[in-house]
Amino acid sequence: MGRAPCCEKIGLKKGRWTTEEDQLLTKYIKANGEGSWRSLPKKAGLLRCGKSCRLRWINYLKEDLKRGNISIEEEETILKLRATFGNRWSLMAGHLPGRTDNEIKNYWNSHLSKKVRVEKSEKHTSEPERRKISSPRKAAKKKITRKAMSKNGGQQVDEVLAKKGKEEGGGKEAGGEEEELNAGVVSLEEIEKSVDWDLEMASRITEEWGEVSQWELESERDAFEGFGVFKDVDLWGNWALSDL
DNA sequence: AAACTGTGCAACCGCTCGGAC
DNA sequence: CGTCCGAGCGGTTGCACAGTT
Repeated sequence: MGRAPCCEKIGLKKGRWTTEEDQLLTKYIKANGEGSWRSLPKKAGLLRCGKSCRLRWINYLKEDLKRGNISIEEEETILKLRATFGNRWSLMAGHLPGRTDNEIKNYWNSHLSKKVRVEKSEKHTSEPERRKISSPRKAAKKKITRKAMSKNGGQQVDEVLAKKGKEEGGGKEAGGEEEELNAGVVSLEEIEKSVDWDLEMASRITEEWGEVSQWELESERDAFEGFGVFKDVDLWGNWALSDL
């Protein structure tokens, strides 16, 4: 038996919320409090999925939200938080009162990631053709899972790598995509020259996995950013290993 | 003025976690 | 201990709007 869907999708509304729906949701939550999202839509008279209601409330209807105009101070905080936590948006939101994880994530994706990339590329203008990183969607596939992140948070790189190696079991997934992912495999020397990666880290990853493509290394770096294994991560995402 | 392109953001989807049973 | 289910999270999509040609 498969898992029951979060909601009965047939006959439910999707897309933008109307003012009437907002009012219904707000009214219901003010009277009954948050929670029980699954049953809430029915009780509130909404033709929406519980998940959708929860998202709408948390991101837009709650009273203490700031909305729009991220200040310079907030921007700096986001940059620092991301360097510390990686893509743990909800964790970051906890450090920015009035801001939601979705808002921070959107702001990062549409503003800061570009800004950081531009600043970083300006730092490395001599290496224009190096970064043949595949799409974020592909990179995400290879990332260590949230489960692994939380379980390994703050642990040694070696443990994380060992776990990663075990999970992969030496058997790479078959198919054209994998081939595509491994396209552009680069030597350790090239990696060292092309990106500002710590040679030791790159070396340890390549030792562990054998040949890896540049995007895999980038992807792993992103994942490790949240583990606290770096003693320093600067504004551009450059990093150095902690003393392990 | 119309067509096209780029951007930002709201919302959705799929996965994981953790508690209850 | 295993299963189920509600809740939460992060990645991704798609639409509205602005800017450009």
